[in-house]
Amino acid sequence: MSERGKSKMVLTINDDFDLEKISESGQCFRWETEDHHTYRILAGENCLYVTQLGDHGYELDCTEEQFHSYWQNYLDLQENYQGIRERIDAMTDPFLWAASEHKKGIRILRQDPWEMLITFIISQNRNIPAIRRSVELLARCCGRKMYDSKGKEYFGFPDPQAVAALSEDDLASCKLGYRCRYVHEAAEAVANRGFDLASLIRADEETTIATLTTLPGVGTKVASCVSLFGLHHTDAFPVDVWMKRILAEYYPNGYPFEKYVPYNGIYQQYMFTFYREHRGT
DNA sequence: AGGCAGGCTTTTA
DNA sequence: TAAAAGCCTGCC
Repeated sequence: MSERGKSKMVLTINDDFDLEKISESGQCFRWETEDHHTYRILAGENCLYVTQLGDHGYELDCTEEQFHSYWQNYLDLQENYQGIRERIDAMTDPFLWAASEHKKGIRILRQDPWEMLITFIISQNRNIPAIRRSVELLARCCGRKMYDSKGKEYFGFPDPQAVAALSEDDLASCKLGYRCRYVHEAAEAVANRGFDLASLIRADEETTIATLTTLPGVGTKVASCVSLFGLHHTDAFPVDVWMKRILAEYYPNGYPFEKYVPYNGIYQQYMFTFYREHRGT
C-alpha cells in the first residue's frame, strides 16, 4: 500500500455506514475531507481515499486484496450495525433510541491500539482541532513520509521505537504540553519494557482498564477509549464530562449496562455524538 | 479509604 | 476568559 498505485474498486455497503458521521464521531483524528463526499483516511502507515457514489456505493483507491486484508476490517464491515441498533427499544429507552436514529451510520473502527493509546493520551483537556494538530505534528516529527495514490505526501503514524527515541524538545514541538512525559513513558513502556497491548485484545474489561491505567497519564476515561477504539472491546464505556451529563439527565436511576452487553460502547457513541450535536459546543 | 480542590500546556471560541 | 472525550498530587 505504500507504493503509488492507480487501483480502484467499487463497493456496495447495505448496512449502516456514514463517512461524515464516523469522521465527526471523535474516534479518529486523521480523516480529512473538503466536501464531505471524498475522505482521505490515514491509519497507521496506510492511506485510503473513499468517495461516496450513491446511497450505498463507494469508490476506494485500493485493490481487492488490500481491501480484504486491511480496510474491510478497519471499517468493521463484517459487523451488522443495523441489527445492533434494532436491539434498542424506543419505548423503554427513548433517549438511546433517538440518538441511534440520528447517528445511524457510525461504526466503531478497528484502529491500532498503539495509535489509540497515544492519541487519547494527547486528547485529555483538549478539543478536537487541537488533538488533530498534535497527532499530525507527531507524525511529521517521527513518522515515515509516504505518498498516497494522488502523489500527495502524508506521514504514517510513528511506531513506539520512533516515539521513544524523541528528545524532550522534539515532543514539546508537537505542542503536547504536560502530556509530553505521558507520551514518552507510554512509548518507553511499549517499545522497551514489554508492555503488551496486543495481549489486551482478548483480556476482560477489568484487566484491560487496570493494565492500561498503570501507565502515567492514563486514567479510566483514556483507558476506556483505548479499549473501545483500539482493542475493539465493544462493551467499553468511556465516561467523560458529556456522558456524565447524559447519565445524570436521562438515567437518574442508573444506566441499564447489563441489558446492553456486549454493545455498550457502540451505544455510548450514539449517545455521545447525539448529545454533543444537540446540546454541546 | 475515598473524595475533592488545584494545577497543568496549549488551543479554540 | 473559559472551556476543552482528564489525570496527578496533596490534603482531609
